[in-house]
Amino acid sequence: MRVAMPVAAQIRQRLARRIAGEISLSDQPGRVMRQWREMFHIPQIQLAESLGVSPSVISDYESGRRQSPGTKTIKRFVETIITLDEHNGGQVVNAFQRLMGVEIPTSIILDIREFNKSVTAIDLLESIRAQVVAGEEALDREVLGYVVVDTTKALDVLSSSGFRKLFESTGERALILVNASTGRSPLITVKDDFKPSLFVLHGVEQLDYLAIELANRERVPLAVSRMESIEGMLRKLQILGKYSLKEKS
Amino acid sequence: MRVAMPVAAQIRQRLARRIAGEISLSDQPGRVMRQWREMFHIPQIQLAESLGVSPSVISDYESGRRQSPGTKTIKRFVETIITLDEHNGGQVVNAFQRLMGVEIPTSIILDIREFNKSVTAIDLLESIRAQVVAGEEALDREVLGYVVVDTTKALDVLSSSGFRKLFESTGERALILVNASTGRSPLITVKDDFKPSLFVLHGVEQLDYLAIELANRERVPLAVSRMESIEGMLRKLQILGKYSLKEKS
DNA sequence: GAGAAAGTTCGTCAATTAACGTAAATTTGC
DNA sequence: GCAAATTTACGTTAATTGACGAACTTTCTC
Repeated sequence: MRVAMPVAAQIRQRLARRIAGEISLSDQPGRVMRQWREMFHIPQIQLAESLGVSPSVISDYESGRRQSPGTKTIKRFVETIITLDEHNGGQVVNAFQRLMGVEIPTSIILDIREFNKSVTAIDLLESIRAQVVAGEEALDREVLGYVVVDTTKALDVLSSSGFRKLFESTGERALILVNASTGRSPLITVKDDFKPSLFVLHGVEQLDYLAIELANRERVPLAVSRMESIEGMLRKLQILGKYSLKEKS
Repeated sequence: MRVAMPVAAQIRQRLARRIAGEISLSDQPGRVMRQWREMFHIPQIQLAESLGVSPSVISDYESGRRQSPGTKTIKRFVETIITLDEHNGGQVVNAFQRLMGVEIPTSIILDIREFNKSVTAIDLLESIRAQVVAGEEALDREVLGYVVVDTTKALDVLSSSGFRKLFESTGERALILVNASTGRSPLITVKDDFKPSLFVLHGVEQLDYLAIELANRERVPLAVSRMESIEGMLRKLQILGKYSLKEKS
C-alpha cells in the first residue's frame, strides 16, 4: 500500500484547486488573479520574475486585456504564488489551511497570515496603534497569526454558524474586524472554547458596552485601532509580519 | 442583513469550483473534461448542443488538440454539465454533495448517482446479476443511490480514516467495490453507525470468510456481482438509474 | 450484421492569447 | 517633495484557440 500524500501537500493542492477554480469561473479572471496575488503580498515584478515573463504581462492579465487566460497560464500562476509563499515559510498557505476546513468565503478576508517570528498581543496592538479596552490581563500571550475581516461584508454573507466557524478557525490568532460599527454583532457570537486570542476593532463609531462586557467575561483582550485608513493598517501588519524565520523563539 | 445563499446553490458552486480547478491545474485539461462529462453521463453530442457548438469541438478538447482552453471555455463547460444534470433532477450533483464534505478524491470514483425513482436493494442486485452472500434480511430496503469505487486505487490513495469517511458518506446508498480481490480490507473498516446500506463486490477471486462474518454482524447485505466487465456493470447501473422523476414513490 | 448513434480526425480561418518592450503614470518611503 | 519602486497602457508579433464541417471509425442495438 502506497503511503498517503503528506498533509502539507494536500493543503497546497486544495488551496491551488480553489484558487484555480475561482479564477476560471470568474467573469473577470484578471481581477481574481490580482486579489490572490495581493493576498499573498507578492508584487507584480516579483511574480513576473518567478514566472520568467515581463511585468507588463501580469498587468495585462490583471487589467483584463487578456479576457480568457488558458489553463497553462492559470496553472503556472497558481503554482508560482503558492511556491513563493512556501519559500517564505508558508505564511499565507498555512494561515489558509485553517480556513479551508470551514469554507469561509475569501471575499470577506482582507488579509491573512501566520507569523514566522514570535509576536505578542502587545507587539501587534502597538504596530497598528490600538488601545486596549478590555481583557488586559492576557496581553503578553503570543499571537500566531492574524485574519483581517470586513465585518460589514461578513454580516452580509455569513450565517451565525459561519461566524462561529470563523472564530473557531482563528484560535490563538488575532481577529481584526474592520468596518465594525459598534462591535456588538460579532462579539455576541463568542461563547465557545475555540476563539481568537485577541480582538481588534477598526472603524468603530461608538463601542458597544456589551462588547466590552463579553470580552471581559471571556478573558479575551479587546482593542480599538486608531489608524485612519484600512490600507494603512494592512501595511503596518505586513511590516510586522515580514518574514524572518530565524527570529521565531 | 441579506439572506444567505440557498444550500443547493452553495453545493453547485463548490462542485463547479472543484471541477474548474481540476481542469485548470491538469496537464491534460481535456482528459479531465472527459472524465467529468462521463461522470455526468452526458454524450458529446448533447453537450455540444447545449453549448451551441459542433460535436467535433468537444472531441478536439478531450483529445488534447486544444492544450490550454481559456477560462471562458472552462466556465461554460462546467456550468453546462451541472445545469444539464440539474434538469435531470440533479442525480450527480446531489450524489456529490455527500462527498464534498469529506474530500474523497474523484479519481477513485468510477460512477456515482442518486436515484430519482424508488429502487430497492433487490432491484439493484438483479440489474447487475449479483448474488447475495450475507445479510439477506435487509434486502427490501430502499437504496437512494450508489457509488462505484475502484478498490485497488482506494487502498492506494485512502487512509483508513478516508475509508471510514467514504462509508459515512454512503449511508443509505449502495457501495459497489470493483477490483476487490477478497473483499476483506474494505469490509474490515465497517464498524460505525453510518455505513452503506448495501455492499456489492465485483472482481473477487476468493471471497474472504471475514467479510461475510462482518456483513452478517453489521446486518448489511453483501453481494457479489457476476458481470464479466466493469463497463458492462456501469452500463446496467446507468440504465437502472435512468431518470423518471414521477416514479419516485 | 445492418443501421443508427457516438465519437474522431483534420484542413481551414478569424479572433485571441501570450509575450515583449518602451514610455507614461502612480504609489511609496524617507 | 523627490527618488525609487511599482504598476499601467499600448503597439506589435508569432502562436494558439475556438470554431466549422466533412469524411471517417468505433460502438451499440435490434
